[in-house]
Amino acid sequence: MAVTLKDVAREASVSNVTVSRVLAGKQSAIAISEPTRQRVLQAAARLGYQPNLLARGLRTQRSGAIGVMVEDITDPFFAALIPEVDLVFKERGYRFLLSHAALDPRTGPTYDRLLGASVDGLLVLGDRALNREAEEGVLAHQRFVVGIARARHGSAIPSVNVDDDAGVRLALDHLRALGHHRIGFVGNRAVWDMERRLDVFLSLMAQAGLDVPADAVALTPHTAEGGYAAARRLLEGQSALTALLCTTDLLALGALCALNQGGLQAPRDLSVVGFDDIPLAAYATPPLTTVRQPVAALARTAATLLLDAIEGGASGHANGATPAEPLSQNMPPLLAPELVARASSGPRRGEMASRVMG
Amino acid sequence: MAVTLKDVAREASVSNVTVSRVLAGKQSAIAISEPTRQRVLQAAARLGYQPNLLARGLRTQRSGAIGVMVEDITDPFFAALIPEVDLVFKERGYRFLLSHAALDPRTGPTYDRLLGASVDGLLVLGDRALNREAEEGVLAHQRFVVGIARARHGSAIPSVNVDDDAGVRLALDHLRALGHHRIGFVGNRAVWDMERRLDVFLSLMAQAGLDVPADAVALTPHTAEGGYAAARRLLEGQSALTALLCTTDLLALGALCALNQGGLQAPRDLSVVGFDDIPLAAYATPPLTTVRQPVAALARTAATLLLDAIEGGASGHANGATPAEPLSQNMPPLLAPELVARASSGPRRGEMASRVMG
DNA sequence: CTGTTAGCGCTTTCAA
DNA sequence: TTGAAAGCGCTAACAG
Repeated sequence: MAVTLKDVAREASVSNVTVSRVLAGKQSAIAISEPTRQRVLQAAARLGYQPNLLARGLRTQRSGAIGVMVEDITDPFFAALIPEVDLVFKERGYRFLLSHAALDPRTGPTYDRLLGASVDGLLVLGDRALNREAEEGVLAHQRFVVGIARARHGSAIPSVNVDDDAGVRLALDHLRALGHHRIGFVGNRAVWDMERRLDVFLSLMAQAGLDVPADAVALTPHTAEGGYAAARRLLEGQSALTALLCTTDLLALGALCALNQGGLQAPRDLSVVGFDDIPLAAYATPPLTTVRQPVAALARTAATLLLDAIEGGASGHANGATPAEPLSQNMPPLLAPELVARASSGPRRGEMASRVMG
Repeated sequence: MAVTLKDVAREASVSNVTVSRVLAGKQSAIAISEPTRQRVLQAAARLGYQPNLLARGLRTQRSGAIGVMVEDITDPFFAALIPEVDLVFKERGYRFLLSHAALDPRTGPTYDRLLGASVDGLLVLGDRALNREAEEGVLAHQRFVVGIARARHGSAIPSVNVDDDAGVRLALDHLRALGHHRIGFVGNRAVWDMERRLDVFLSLMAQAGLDVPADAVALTPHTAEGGYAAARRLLEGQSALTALLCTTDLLALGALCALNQGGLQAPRDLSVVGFDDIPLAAYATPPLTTVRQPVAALARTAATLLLDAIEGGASGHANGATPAEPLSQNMPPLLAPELVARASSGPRRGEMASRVMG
């Protein structure tokens, strides 16, 4: 059916080995005479030869594929990471299998589809793409696992993260500089870095001598709908908030919708700050002030770390040059976030009338 | 290094074949004695055996993987398709490789990474994921290719699409019922179904006896930014438009932003209708009226069509039961879109003052 | 019901 | 500079 290496060999009147050597690329130290080379190349082109990646992988013990497990591909933040990691993979000759799984209630987590020599390594995007119990099982089958935006403390998986503490501080400093004291918090539930962001928020507020009443904090599922509902709850509370700090843009967009639906306006009645800087943040009404995550840097750092480990680790097996476990120990550095001030935040004008809300 | 089938066989004191038969599942007609079965299962569990998918694929000539080529994974419409197709793949025991490629100027299209027996079939999402010239090359290597939201006319790839004509008609009828005559069009450039939508728009307008001046149509790149820029252009034009029909929600969200920035309000000053019903459409300001695409149905129909063809076609090779080319001929039926009326459209109140715009 | 034999397409010794 | 032989891990035939 398909054209194999043997067909090319016959067409070029050489042995399969020669064909393999010519097409494998330059990493072979063995020289090939130019005429032979040309003959093989032309035969391959004439026949439309495509190497069988399964056979190659079986032989070399490398699939050339990376498994990418993503918490939620419909989340614009995670979606934005994909083209960037893919770029690194392409540059270095890898493909990737995507696993969108963990969060879908209709299926369980299915990381086992990515095991069994079918991938050379795993990239895990987001905390919920792989929970703590599952981590252990995965690591038993796959040494090379790197995360992005995952809990770092106590995890055996190194994760490339933005500096959350700095991000929250950036947002809070921005709001405080605009004169806000009564600041609400909208966070998404059950995700480690979000709990961290809440902790940091509370401690920074305390440090500044500002009170955070219980009804100024809302935790909610991570969707625009969640942000909408959370904002409504906060606005109906007794705390007369003048600003809202949201742990993601999706939540912030939902919150803006709640404001607008309630007849309020940002930033006149309430300032709103998000986190991530997803593409749509700039086109919200009003355009959203947010803490930008360096998406390309996160993706490139993590992908490079992973591929280096795979290639280093693999060659390490062969010649004993590199240490056995390059990944599990040192956590990569935190990347710096950046405040992007847009129109959803502004100077405090006065206490918001929470009673306006229907 | 990794646990192989042979290890399990030794542990269970049986031959590799027996292990293979036990673990391959139920499709084998050959019976296995229960004690042996249990012994094998326990040995496999004890050793943490994961079958080597590369070896299995090489032997069976089936990788169990589908290549999914997507035009732009950061486009919420395409992103929403992924979990749905993945669900079907999981149900039927397939994995998938994602190719996000075609549109990124930093790389070329790289569908060849998905060829060479590494995938059993290809699912192509969006027109620009694979252009006409490339189609031919891909089809030469892969018989099983199905599209979603792709040009159908003159293509050898069957595509599962929404009924665009009906969708545009839905949007237009909605606007006309609200009293609008002067309706602008915002479309994205260089995508077949969008051109189709423009054609349909123009012919329906003509049919209704309504004029569409040249400056009431704007074609633009498919981003919120594109929609923003297009809306500004339309609003600065001489046609006093009272409504805007956008070919996607992303464009419509950009258009809403342009309105709000220009001091206008939807629907008071201008009604806006989108297409797709992405998750954020409901949380726009104001919530966006749009033509919903049945995402789950599109995904499920296409994925099922593809897998049926692969399995039918493959078994067809073995026993000659099914025809050789089940895919290339008949186009699947068009799926029905649905109008979702929200707050961005309303009755015409009067001519818009285009001069308000800055 | 279970085992033996062979081979998928490729690359890596080793020899010429 | 090229080729012959061997085998990656698995499963489809065919015996027993």
